[in-house]
Amino acid sequence: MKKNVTLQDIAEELGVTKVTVSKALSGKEGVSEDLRKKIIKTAEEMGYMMNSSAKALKTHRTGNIGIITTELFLEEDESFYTKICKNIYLEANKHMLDVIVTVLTKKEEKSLELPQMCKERKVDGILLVGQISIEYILALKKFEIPFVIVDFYYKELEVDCILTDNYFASYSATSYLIEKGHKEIGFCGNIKLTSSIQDRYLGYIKALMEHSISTSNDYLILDRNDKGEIIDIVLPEKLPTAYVCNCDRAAYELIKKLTSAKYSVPDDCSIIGFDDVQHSIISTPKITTIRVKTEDIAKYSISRIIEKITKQDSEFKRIVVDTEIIERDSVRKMI
Amino acid sequence: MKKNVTLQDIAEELGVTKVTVSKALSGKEGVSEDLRKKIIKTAEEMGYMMNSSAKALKTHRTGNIGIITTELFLEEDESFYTKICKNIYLEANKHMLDVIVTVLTKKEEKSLELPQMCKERKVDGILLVGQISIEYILALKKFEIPFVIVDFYYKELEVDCILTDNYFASYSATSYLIEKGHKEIGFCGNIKLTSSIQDRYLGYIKALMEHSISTSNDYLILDRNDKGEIIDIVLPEKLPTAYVCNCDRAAYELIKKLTSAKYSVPDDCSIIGFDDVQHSIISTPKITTIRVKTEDIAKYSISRIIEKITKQDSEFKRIVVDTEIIERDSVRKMI
DNA sequence: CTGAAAGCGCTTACAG
DNA sequence: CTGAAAGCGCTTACAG
Repeated sequence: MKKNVTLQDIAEELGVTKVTVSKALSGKEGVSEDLRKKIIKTAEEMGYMMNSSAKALKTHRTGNIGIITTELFLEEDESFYTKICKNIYLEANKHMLDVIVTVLTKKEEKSLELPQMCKERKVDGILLVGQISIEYILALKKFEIPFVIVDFYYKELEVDCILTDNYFASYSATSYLIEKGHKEIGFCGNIKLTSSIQDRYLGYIKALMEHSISTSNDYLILDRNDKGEIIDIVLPEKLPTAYVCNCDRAAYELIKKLTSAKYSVPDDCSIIGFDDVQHSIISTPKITTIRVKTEDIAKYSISRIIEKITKQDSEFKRIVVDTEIIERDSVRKMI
Repeated sequence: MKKNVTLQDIAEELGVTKVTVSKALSGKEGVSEDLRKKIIKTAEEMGYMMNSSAKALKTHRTGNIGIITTELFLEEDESFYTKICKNIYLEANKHMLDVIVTVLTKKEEKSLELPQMCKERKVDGILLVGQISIEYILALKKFEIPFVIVDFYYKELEVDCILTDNYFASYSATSYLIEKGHKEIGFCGNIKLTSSIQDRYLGYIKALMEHSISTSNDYLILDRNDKGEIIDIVLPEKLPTAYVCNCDRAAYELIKKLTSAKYSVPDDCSIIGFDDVQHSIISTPKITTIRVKTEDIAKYSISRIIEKITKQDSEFKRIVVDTEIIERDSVRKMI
């Protein structure tokens, strides 16, 4: 395979001009179909590869989009964000876009140092995946590059975001338990920790309210302390028949705790998790959980950033993504 | 911030020429220190951002490297490959390189369709992370783009690769158990499955041989069948005092099995895992395991690909990366 | 339908 | 130490 074949080379080979070759190869009009076919064939034979730098220089479009995420998200909640990123790569490719990913160190996030890919105009737009400080977002905003934030938001900021519907998902999960005949339902999670957990808690409350089910404070148990550190779960005196957990990890630990206290899951107590992460499959029994549609997150993220890039659309949008219940073995039907 | 500030703009502002500005900003010699400082300052004030496409067009270097991986690796063994990729991003950034990642669908892998980033010369070199078919590698080889394969190899291929020292790691793990006083040591894993598992098995055998410890076939147990599907582990009549497992997942399942058979880990049986993946932390007791130094994999991958890009180094190298034992709670010292 | 001209924003010799 | 010239490989009007 010869190296560095250019449009010019193909043109000379065929006795036409590079303008025609360019049109033919990029699918533009202004070339007869016969010529186009011949050009495409020759290009292939000569092993032509287009030089996207040259194209970018001329068109002011790199055909790349950037992902910015932080170390944290590739560690802790890893599988969730890994799934989102994977789906973003796939989705981007469908649109003939490539994606450059940068993981921000804590230091970079603190110093508001923008990644090289921004400063060198290597991307047309940016996806911020997972919570990043508001100051950083402000810094990026000044940069006048289109961007969309994924899986978080700041209400004081007018930026495009793609969100999970935590509130509705948790409401659905709780309703699902109620449909299964549960009337005493607890919640496991520390609502002081994040806005997502609050939303999940309030969705749970809504479902209870709707069915006039009262809740007791005993039924609210903690999986982590106010610093976010994992703690030993303390079971209440009287167990409810089911728990909605703020995440699969909490569900996993709760099941462990119940099991070691000689309770059986789901016979004595049903458990529903959140996130559909490894923990839910590894656990015995396997955990019924809420799956966030990461493919949809990816799809909306990409389509929104494309809109912003192409239309310079200045109004901002908040897109909410659906969830679904994955039924496994940790919930039982009450008689 | 004004958009599209170019070298020319800075030059005009300062009454010099863009050549001088270029030299000043790229740290080349041929500019007085005074002028350089003034240029850098003005560039900053004007909000200059270099256009890397223009640079790439001229220099034939994009400053990007590509990662090719498959859907599989972002799912199954997810945390391991996620860690490798994360460290690659970080390491690349240290060298002022950006990374474009592409995940290959099964279809693309089958059809030997090279990713867009290759065909459009968006990257200077490529890292193949996780096993990909030999045909695909051959296709890539024809392309004459520098590449390095990470965490696998084919002995029939002369390509650069970065490998885990499975053999030595498993040898160390087994020796560690022997030092702790264990004399009856089993292995959990299906050696028909992959070359890595074979290496791990043989490292285990070497340690036994070295200490003249005989092994019985009863002590070799399976976590998966020959198709790679997870199966119910069958414990031998007489339990050894310790098991070396081919991966953390196997260790996790084995502990579960032992626990439910009323054995205590590590009191009745010690367990050592492999990979230092979520399972090893989630398990009770936490699993002592072998950690592959993913930072080193990243470091060597990047430095090797840079060598290949810059020197057009045609000889190929096989680099082996160290491992370390992470001591947790699943191994006990024999008296 | 086809082509001649200009230009995107840099860097690289080379000349002064 | 500084600058004039050429060129990387495309695409975009515009002219024929």
